[in-house]
Amino acid sequence: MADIEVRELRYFHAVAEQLNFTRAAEVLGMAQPPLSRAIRQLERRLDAQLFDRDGGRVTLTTAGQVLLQEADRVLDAVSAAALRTRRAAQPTPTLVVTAKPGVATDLLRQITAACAELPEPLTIETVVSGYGEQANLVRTGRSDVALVGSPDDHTGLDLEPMITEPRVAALPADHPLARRTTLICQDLIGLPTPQCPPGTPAAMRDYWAGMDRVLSPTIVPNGPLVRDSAQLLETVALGQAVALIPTSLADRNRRPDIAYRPVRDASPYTLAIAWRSGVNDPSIARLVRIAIDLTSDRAIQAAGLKDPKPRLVGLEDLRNPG
Amino acid sequence: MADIEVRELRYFHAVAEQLNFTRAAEVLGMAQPPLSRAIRQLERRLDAQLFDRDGGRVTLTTAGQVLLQEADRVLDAVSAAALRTRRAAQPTPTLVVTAKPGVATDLLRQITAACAELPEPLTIETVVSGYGEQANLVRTGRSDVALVGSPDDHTGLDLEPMITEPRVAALPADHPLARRTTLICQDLIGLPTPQCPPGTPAAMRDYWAGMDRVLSPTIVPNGPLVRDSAQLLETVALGQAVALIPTSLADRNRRPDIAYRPVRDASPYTLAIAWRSGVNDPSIARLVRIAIDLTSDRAIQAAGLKDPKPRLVGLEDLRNPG
DNA sequence: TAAAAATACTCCATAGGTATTTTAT
DNA sequence: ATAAAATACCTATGGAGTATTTTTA
Repeated sequence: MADIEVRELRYFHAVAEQLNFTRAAEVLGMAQPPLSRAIRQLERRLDAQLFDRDGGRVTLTTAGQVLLQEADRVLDAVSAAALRTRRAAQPTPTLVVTAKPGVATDLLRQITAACAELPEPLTIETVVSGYGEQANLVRTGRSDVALVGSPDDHTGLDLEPMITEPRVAALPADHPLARRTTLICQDLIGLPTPQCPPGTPAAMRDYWAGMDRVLSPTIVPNGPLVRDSAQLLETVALGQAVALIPTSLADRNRRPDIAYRPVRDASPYTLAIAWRSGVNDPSIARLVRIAIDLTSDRAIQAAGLKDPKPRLVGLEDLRNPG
Repeated sequence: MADIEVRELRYFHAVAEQLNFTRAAEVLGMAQPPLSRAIRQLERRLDAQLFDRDGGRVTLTTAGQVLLQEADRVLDAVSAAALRTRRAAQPTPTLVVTAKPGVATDLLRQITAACAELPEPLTIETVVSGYGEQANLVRTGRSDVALVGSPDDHTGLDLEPMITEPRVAALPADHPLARRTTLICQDLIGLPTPQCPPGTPAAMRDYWAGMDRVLSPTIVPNGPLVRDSAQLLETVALGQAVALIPTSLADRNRRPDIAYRPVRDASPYTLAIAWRSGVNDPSIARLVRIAIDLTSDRAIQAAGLKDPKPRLVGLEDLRNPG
């Protein structure tokens, strides 16, 4: 069976994204005819029609949609292969760890410090990343480990929960609910919350709106779209939205125009350490172990939320602390 | 950054496996010089030395070991891309489901029957697989869904537990322990158990020996290597080993020369339905839903062992039974 | 000295470019 | 009439083969 090649998947990906051969060819920095030919050849090889070309409109067939998913996977894997191998070849082996600003970076600082004190030190390179980029950095091998926030798309990653903290509601100071000392999720029904970027799964939107534990399906009015925590707090202060945020974020941002109120039954926020599932890298295993040891005795951590059973596969060292 | 190509990874994989360029070239059906050149080129591109060629011996460097893991991933992904796309292009969309002989196939029969009765039927192609091959069939896209037995290497798969059943000890009929009506794991310490294939993680060997819940690290004497359940029972009957097996397997194999005794504290056996993590395929989602519905009201299933929280990503339909 | 990897060269398959035609709105 | 994909044809890069040399146990 003649192999699919990475180049072909790159081409396919571009066309699937642009839904236009000419534009895709431009993006790829090549002429249109060879691109069209390459796709045709791919279609013949897979004997599957990937695109419907009804004259003007180019659309993905079902087979094409399947291949798009699969191609993304392959391309991520290829990228990771190159980057991780390159890194492994460095004279001083270095792990790249990402975290987004906030508690995660604090924790990362501690981890890095702990790693430097080791008998055989472990060099850590820190990458501060934007909202929701961590998982992808790890998938594509641009970093080895990430500190990721609670619910998110963690496909392809293995997680070990580290810190769990309750969430509080951030309300405009003059909001009626701010007069109460404690809230429950029900109270938040119908209030606008900052909008998640398009394509976010429903479950995640519910989580951030505090609706993940409310049984009756509810419609969450969309507040403004925010890109980081500063923006988020700003929209709250302006009275445009209400948000459920981790306690630590509230602690770092006490201000007169925002009231933080505990929400008794809101699901907590958890920070986990993540690595590509299935990798078997002793350095990563050591790092994860150190991170777990650092946080395991924190009072802040809710009991029972840490995975109680030893992992069966990958990073097997986790089971033998010695 | 010039891309790594699938062909190069195939070459690398062959050499890494053979640790000999000449033999690897034979396996690949090509001459030795182009293979050597291709690897050299790969090394230049990644600027990483992948092999140490100290004259006679060829060995993998650390970077090489990393690339080997990554290459396997890429090659699996490529294989899956081709196979799943091909299948998606068939006029009658068909899901391929694997199970190994035993309860799993029974369950699979029921699932298939249920799928055929649907308003829009779902065509299921059944593949009966050998011991421990299921996960790989799914990873490489040769099947879409697998019914997998409890602890195993499920990296890259998403699981939904289906059936949980206790395990019993299979003893030679004349074994001293057979005189007792109930056992505990402690009783099994020091008894030979059928050997797992080499490379099996320690945690899994412990599970099958019933030592996963025994705290003191114990050495499990290796009995004979077995390839299937028939062989396993044979070695027990011959007095060469003692095994912890799922109740259903015992039920199907009542015989005078083997005594089955409940082991009170042995961890249970669970059968789960598995698919490639991250795939977002409506047919797979439907199938999983049907399978879960079929088993959710079984008395046999221990309460609390099914993941109580809805999955956040992939197969999102699971959250909305409608 | 023998076994295995690296060099030197030759060749051709195919990826990619340019010019043009076809097709569908 | 126009925008976009397909076809025809050409070029040249680089992947693979054969013959040979180098290396080290």
